[in-house]
Amino acid sequence: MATDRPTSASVSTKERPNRSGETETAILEAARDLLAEGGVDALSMRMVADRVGLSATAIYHHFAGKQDLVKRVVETGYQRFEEYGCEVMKSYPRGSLELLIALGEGYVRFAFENQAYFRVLFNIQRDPRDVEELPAGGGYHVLRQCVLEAMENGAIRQADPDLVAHYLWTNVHGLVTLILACNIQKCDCAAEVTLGSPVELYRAFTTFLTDGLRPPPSDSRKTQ
Amino acid sequence: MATDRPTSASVSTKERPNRSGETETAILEAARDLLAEGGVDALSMRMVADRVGLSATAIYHHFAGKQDLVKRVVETGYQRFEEYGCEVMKSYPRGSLELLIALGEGYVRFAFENQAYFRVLFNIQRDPRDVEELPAGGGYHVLRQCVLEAMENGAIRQADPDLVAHYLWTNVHGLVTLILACNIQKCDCAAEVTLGSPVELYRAFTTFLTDGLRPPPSDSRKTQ
DNA sequence: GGCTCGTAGTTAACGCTGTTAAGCTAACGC
DNA sequence: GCGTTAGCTTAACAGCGTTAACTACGAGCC
Repeated sequence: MATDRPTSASVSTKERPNRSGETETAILEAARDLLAEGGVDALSMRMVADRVGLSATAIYHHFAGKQDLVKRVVETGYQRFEEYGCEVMKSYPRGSLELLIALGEGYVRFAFENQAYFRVLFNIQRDPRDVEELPAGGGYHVLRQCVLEAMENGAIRQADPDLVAHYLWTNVHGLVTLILACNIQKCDCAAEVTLGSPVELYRAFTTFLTDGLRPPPSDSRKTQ
Repeated sequence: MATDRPTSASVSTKERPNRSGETETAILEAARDLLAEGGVDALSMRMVADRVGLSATAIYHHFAGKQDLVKRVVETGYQRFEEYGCEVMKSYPRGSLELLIALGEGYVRFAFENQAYFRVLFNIQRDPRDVEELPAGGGYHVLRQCVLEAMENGAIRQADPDLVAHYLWTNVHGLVTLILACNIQKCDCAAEVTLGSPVELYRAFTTFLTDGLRPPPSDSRKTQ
């Protein structure tokens, strides 16, 4: 079985059969693939080991346990997430409301293009002890900065920037988790209407986000 | 072991040692407790069986499997959720914006008072095949009806009622899942500010919900 | 009464899981 | 050359969901 390992082969040269770093990344990649294929339940130590060509226990020489392995995989996924956000920021003027909206759309888009990562990243079943080591770290600060600039620019109302940032975050996060959880855009509970793709749904929300639910002044009905 | 069963005791009377319904509810109650205590991972067939005083395999005479058992437990939890919503509806005038806000607050409150149920109810890892049998069924229709009435009453802007209902839903759902997932109201990523309890956070959001993020006319800065 | 049938439970077992312990081998430092 | 360590192995443990085969018992029927 060990002879199946691609990197060990029959190299009798000076180089070690497999430098630690190589095995580690091989494990991470196998774990990432399994995670993307079938979620965190599909990721078992033995399956990962099989793909890499090692015994399951070998993984414990590189990672503290399954939880640690998953965390490490997710960290790389989160980097992708941050890159995604940075990409969006290049396309819209700083301090604009449009940028805030676009960041939200990027969040939704990322979540659905990387569902497996997202599910694990924000796994609602997460161990409470991990709380402090969690996602959104860099991402949140970027969002908050954009909110601050938009506020200074007069693009959004004056308020606690953290409050606004959280508000924006909960909006997109709710959309994503709800769709992931029960496919709201096409289940019967969501009425007969088809509400379109997640991103389309988000776009349809933006009016409410920017102008609220209260009727505009022109909407001259009885004002309750 | 079987002699430990509270209901079997040494009743030699005509009545069966344990009517099917009794055992079933006993199993459901034990499962519910385990779920509430430690989430879905803490609920194992053997643990449930232990609590009821049966062997694990006995459960399979009453439920198709673990998934079925969990689903049945969650259904009862969801009933509680609906009752919660109905309670809120009694306290606010129909067709009012306040009722919509209050329904949201009820959602948040319920989620945190019944975290275990909520986590399972909206478990992001759910089997996709269960989609159609899922939550929010009655709850969504109630929400939609309230939105419709508020719209007719001129309390909120004219729009697709499903869109508005979903918007309101994603808002509260995002708040709940985000806090459950990474405790946003007190993690460092959420800046140094403490944003208060979930319900307080929701209340702080309501201005954005009703009036949007755009600055009010009085906010006379450069309007970008 | 005896027979059959269905219900509610049992034990044993299968294959899977994460994880630990003990041992082996090859390379490195001295 | 020797001791140490990294990297891996196999064996094993305890737990999991689930299945199969079996037992005990009450109800209905001839």
